[in-house]
Amino acid sequence: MNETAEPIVKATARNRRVAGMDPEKRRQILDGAQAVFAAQGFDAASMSEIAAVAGVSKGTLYVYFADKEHLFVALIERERETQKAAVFDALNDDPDVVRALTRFGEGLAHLLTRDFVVSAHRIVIGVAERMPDLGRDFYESGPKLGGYRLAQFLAGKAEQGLLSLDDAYLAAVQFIDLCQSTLLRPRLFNAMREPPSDDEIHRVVASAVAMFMARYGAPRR
Amino acid sequence: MNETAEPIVKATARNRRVAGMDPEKRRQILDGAQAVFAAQGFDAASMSEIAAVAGVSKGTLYVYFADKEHLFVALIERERETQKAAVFDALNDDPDVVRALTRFGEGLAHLLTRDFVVSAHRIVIGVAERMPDLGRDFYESGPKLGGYRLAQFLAGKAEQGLLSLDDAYLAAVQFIDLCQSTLLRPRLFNAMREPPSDDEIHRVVASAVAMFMARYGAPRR
Amino acid sequence: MNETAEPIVKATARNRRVAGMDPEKRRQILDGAQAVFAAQGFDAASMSEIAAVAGVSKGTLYVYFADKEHLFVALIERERETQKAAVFDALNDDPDVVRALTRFGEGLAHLLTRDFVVSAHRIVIGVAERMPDLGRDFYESGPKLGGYRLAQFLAGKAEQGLLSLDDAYLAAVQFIDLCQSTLLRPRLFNAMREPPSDDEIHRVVASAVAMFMARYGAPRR
Amino acid sequence: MNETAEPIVKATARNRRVAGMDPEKRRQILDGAQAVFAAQGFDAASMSEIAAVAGVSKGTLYVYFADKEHLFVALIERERETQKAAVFDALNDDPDVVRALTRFGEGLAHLLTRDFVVSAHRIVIGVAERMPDLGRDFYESGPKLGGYRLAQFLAGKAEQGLLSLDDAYLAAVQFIDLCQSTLLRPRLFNAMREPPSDDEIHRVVASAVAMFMARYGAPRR
DNA sequence: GATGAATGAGCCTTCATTCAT
DNA sequence: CATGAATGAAGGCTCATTCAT
Repeated sequence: MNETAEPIVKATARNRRVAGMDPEKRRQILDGAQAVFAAQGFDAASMSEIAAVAGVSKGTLYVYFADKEHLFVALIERERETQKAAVFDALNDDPDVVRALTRFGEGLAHLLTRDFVVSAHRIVIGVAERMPDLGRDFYESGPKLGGYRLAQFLAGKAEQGLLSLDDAYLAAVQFIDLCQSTLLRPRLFNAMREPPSDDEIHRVVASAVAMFMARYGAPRR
Repeated sequence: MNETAEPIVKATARNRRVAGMDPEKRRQILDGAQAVFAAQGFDAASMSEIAAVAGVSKGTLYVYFADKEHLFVALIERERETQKAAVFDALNDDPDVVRALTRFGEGLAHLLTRDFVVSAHRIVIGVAERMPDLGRDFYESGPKLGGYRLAQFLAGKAEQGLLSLDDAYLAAVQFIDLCQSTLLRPRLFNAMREPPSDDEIHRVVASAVAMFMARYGAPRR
Repeated sequence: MNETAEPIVKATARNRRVAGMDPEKRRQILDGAQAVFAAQGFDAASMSEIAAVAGVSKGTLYVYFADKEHLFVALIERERETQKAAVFDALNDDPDVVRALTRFGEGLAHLLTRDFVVSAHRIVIGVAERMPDLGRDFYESGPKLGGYRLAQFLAGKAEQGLLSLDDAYLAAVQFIDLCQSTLLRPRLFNAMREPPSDDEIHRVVASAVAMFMARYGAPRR
Repeated sequence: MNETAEPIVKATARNRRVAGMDPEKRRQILDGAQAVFAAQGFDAASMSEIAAVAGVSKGTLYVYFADKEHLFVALIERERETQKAAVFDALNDDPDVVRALTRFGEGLAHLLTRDFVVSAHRIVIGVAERMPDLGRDFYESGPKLGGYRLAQFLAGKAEQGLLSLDDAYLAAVQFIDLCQSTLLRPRLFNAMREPPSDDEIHRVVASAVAMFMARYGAPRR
C-alpha cells in the first residue's frame, strides 16, 4: 500500500491526454463536476449540467476526460489527494498521547463531516456495487490506509510503554470510529444538514479519547 | 423527489390504491425489486427488470406503486420493519450487562454486514442527497432509534448502579460503532465481498464490550 | 450455398425478439427505413427520421431491431427475398435457348435498374469497407448465386448440345454483365435518374443474346 | 450537397484560396484523405484523423479545402486525373485489333480492381444519392468517357473493315464490361479481398476478346 | 385488474467547423 | 499562415411511464 502511488483505477493515465491540456481548465471542469456530482449523485448527474456549471462546452469535457466515469474517478482522486496529508500531521509531532489523539481526532472529525467529503463518500458508496474497483481503491487508500497510519503511531507509543495494545489496527479503527460517533452517520444519511459545531466535535472526541485511554492507556504494572 | 410537497415516505397510504390489491402480489413485486435494487443500485435498476424478476407486467408495477421512487421507498420501509425487532430482544432479558451487550453487539454486527442490509444502506446513502426525506427517515427510524433504545437500556443499568454514564445516548452510539469497527466500512465500500465470519464478529464485539466496560463499567465509589 | 437458408448476418435471430411482435408494424418500420436509407445512405440516415417516416416512435424502432445496423441488414434481407424468385423462373420453362435468355435477361435488367434495387446496391457497396460481412453475404447470396443458377441452366443446354461452353460460370456472368451494359453503371452513379425504358432494355438484351450466341451458341461440327 | 446552387465539382476553383497555397501541402493532405476515406468511407472518415494522417492541423485542412465534401471531391478529381491517361495509350499504337483490345482490356482490369480504385468507386457510389452531381461527373468523365474513347477506336477499325458494328458505343461498353466479368463485382462488395491475379485477368480478358470478336470481328462479305 | 407494446424525453458521446493565439 | 482547443448541434440508444386491449 504505497501512499503516494496507487492509482485508483488502472486506466488513470487515459485521463491525461496528449498535449496542451490546460490545467486551469481541467480544474474548472473538476470543480463543476464536484458541484454536480455532490448534488445529484453519479447517475443523476448529467454531463450537460456539469459542462454548464463548469462553464465549458460538452465537447470540452470529452477532451479532458474520456467519459463520465473517468471524470468521476479523476474527481475522487483529486479529493483524496487534497485531504490526505492534512490529518496525519497531528500524529508526528506530539509526545503526549492524549494531546496527539485529541488533535488527530478533531481534525479527522472536521474533515469527514465537511459537506464535500460527505458527498464524495455518499457517491462512492452509492456506486460501489456497480464499480467495485472504485469502491475498493477508495477504501484502501482512504480509510484503511488511515487506520494503518494510526496503528503505526499507536504501536510506537506502545513500544514506549505509553499504551498497552493487543491489536494495534483494531485499536486504531476503534478510535477513528469513536471520533465520528453521532456525527458521521446522520451526515451520511443527510439527516444533519450542517457539519457539526466545533463544540460538538470537541465533546465527542474528548469522549473518544477518554474511552480509548480507559481501555488501552494505563499499562498496568 | 420534491422535498416540500408531499412527503414521499409519509404518503405511504397512496401506495394502497383502490380496492383489490393483492398483498401477495405486492410482496412478490417487493421481492423482485429487492433483488434488482440490491444488484444495480437505484438508478441502474430498471423497472422492466424488476417487473421481469418479480414475474409481473410493467403495468402491474404501476398499479401497486406510483413510480420507481415510491416502490423503492416502500421496499426500504419493509426492510426496516423486518429488521427492527430482531436485534433489540437481546437487551431485555439478560440482567448481566456484559452478556447482554455481547449478545446485542453480535446480533447487530451480523445484521448490519449481511449482503442485503449493506445493499440497502448503500442505496439509501447514495440517494440521500436527492431524497433527503428518505435518508432522514431511514436514519431516524433505524440507526437513531436503535441508539435511543440502547441508551434506554444503558440508562436502566446505570440506575441500578451497574454502569456510570455521562451521556447515555453518546455511550450507546459509541458501543454500536465499536461493534462494527473494521467490519462495516469495508463492506459498504465493497472492499470485503463476504460478510465477516462469526469468529471475526466475536472478536470485534468482545473488544467493543471490553472497551465499553473499561470506560463506563466501574461505578465510582 | 443454400438458397433458402444462409442468414446474411449470423446474429439475424436477434432481430426477432421475444413475443408479440406485430408483423404489420415491422413491415411499416422496414418501409420507412427503406425510404430513408435509399435517400440518405446508411450513415446519413438517422434513426429519428426513420421513425418519423415509418410513423412510429424511436423507442419502437429498438423494440423491433436491436440497432441501426440490424435494421439495415433486415431491410436488405427482405429486399433480397422479395426479388429472388422472380427472375429465375424464366430459365426453367423454355426449351428455346435464345428465348429463355432473352426473357431472363430482360427480367434481370428490369429488376436491377429499379430505383430501390439500385439504392440497395449503392448502400451495400458504400458500407462494404466497414461491414465486410454484409457485403460478402449480399454478394454471395445475390449476384454470385445468380451466376451459379444461370451457369447450371447453361450447362444443361450444353449437355443437350445446344451450347458449347468452356467455363459455364464465366459464360453466365458474362451474359449477366452484357444485359446491363450501358444500363447499370449510370444508374449506380446516379447519372441516369430514371430506370431505362422497355425499349432500351430490349435493345441491350437483344445485343447481349446475339453476342452470347455468336460466341457460345453454334456448336461447331 | 445542394444540387441546384453552386455545383460542387465545377467549383473547384474555390478550393484554391488566397495566395500562397503550398501545392506540396495540398498533395500531402490529399494523400492523407485518400488513406482515410478508403479505409472508412465518406461518413465514417473524420477530419481529425485525416489531419493526423496527413500530418497537418485541422485548421490547415480548412485553409486548403472549404469543407469535408470539397476535400473529398478534390480527392476524387485527382484520382481520376491520375488514372485517365494510363489506360487508353494501348489503343493508339497497335494496328492489330485483338492485340490492342487485349492490352487495353488487361490494363483496364488491372486498374479497376486495384484497392484504391475500388475504394473510390465504393465511396462515390455510396454517396451518389446524396451528391448526385459528384456521381454524375464521376461517371461522365470516367466510365462514360472511357466508353466513348473506346468506341472511337472501334469505329476507326470498323471503317478499316476490321470490325462490323451496329452501335459502336454499345459495343465498347460491352467489351469493357466483359473485361471485368467475375472480377469487379466481388471486389466492389468486398467479397474478394485481394486484386485478381495476372493469370485470372488474362483468362477473363482473353474470353472477353474472343466473345467480342465472335460477334463483331468477322466483317460479313 | 393485468398486460406489454408504444412513447418520447433525455442521456452520453462524436465530430465538422471555428477562432484566439 | 498554422495550430489545436473549444464549440454545440446532432446522433444512437435507454427507460420510466402510459394506455388500448
